[in-house]
Amino acid sequence: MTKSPSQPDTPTVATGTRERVLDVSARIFRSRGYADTTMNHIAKAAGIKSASIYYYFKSKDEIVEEVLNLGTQRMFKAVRQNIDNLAPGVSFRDKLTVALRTHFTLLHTQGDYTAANIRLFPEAPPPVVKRHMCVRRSYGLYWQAMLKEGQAEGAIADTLDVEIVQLLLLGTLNWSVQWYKPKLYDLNEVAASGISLLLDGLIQADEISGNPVSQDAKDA
Amino acid sequence: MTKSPSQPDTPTVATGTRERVLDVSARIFRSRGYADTTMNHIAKAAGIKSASIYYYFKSKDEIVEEVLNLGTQRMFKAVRQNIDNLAPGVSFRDKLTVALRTHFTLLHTQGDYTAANIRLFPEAPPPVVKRHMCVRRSYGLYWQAMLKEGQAEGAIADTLDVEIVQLLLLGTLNWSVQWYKPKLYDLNEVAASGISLLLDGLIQADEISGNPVSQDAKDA
DNA sequence: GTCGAATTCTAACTACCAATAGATAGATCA
DNA sequence: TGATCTATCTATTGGTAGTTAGAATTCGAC
Repeated sequence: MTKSPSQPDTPTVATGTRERVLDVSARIFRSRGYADTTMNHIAKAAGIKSASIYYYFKSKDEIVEEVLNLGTQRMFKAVRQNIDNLAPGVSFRDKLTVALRTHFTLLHTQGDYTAANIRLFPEAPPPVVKRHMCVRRSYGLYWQAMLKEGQAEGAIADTLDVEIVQLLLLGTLNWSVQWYKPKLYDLNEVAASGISLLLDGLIQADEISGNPVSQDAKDA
Repeated sequence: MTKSPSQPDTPTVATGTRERVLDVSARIFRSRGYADTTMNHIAKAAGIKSASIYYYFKSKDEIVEEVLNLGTQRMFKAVRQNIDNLAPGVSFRDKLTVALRTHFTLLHTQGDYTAANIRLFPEAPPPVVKRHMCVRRSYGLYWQAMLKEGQAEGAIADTLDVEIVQLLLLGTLNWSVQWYKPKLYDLNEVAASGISLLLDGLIQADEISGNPVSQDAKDA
């Protein structure tokens, strides 16, 4: 009674309802957050009564956890795929550019799971987040491995802690879900600005009136 | 009975209780978020009963709003103060460095209001956030004015949209409240890495094996 | 057509939360 | 000394949330 028998771990055709509940949950969680999303909101949007949701999910938290996991997994898959499709000799710089752009674009265009994931992460109950962490960690480690490649090539300073850099990089992009509105800004302009900022920095290198390099930039 | 007569709009000396309620609220909101913080949590931490809170605040949302406003105002004040204290001829680069470092440091060391502000912003009820927006906007405009100075000096590209840059810059720092843990990372290292990343970029400029500049970095 | 499983519903329960009402003890003041 | 004010309490209200139990319905297979 708890689980439909013909259900492998990859989402199959099977039950349209379960997937529909997940989809509307992601959409509502994305805009209302965890606490302000009720089972009734989800049920109404899915066209059923709230009690019926318990036929597919044990609890509200089980839905949240699945939305969280799907969000990270889809992001991971898309980034890895775009990286793997690159030509063999491509520069580290271009590789990183593709990774950043994929992550950013997916946040704002591809369904609600990725954006919901960003919003739910700090709001979801600690036990749920704790279980979700292993999925997140593998995505983070993928980025850190990429950054280490860059260090090996000499493209980025090998004095940097790749974990901190990874958190800073993705943080810049992730935070955009809090302010980016399609009506107000152009997605490509924001993406280009963000990537340019992260790769080359805000300060123009070819400056004439020289100031001595401050101590902040050169001791890490 | 609804309002104490001797209470002007600026918080007077009077009760230490009101301030204590605000302080513990900031602390609890910071860690539990908006919805999972109850009046009982706050009351217990303040050493009173939950009903007593209503002697000082009309509602839970009034507390949230004040915590939000105080968070932004303290941040604004500290940044402006540190900027104003700089020597007159200091370079734009160093100015920006001070601003970034002040913002980042305050997030993680100075009380709970600034960090709570970051967390509450997406979680608080829309009417509260809407009222808080005017305080936030003035802080954002302050940064944008500073960035425009940098453009006038030629320190940063004048093709950039200062609003987008401001959101990206502060976003990188603000996001750190989600992952920075004093036990795990060194505050100064993280600050230095973040500032270096934002000012000079991740990719090392003095590279030998030249790759052609990708189109992403140079069209914004 | 009937049977049984899959699916959805109705109705209720429990728990908890924000907010209110009204009382009380001590301080201040006239 | 009596009256008012301050600051807190106890007790309660109204509402809503997640969840459960069990009845009703749909639907594919025989």
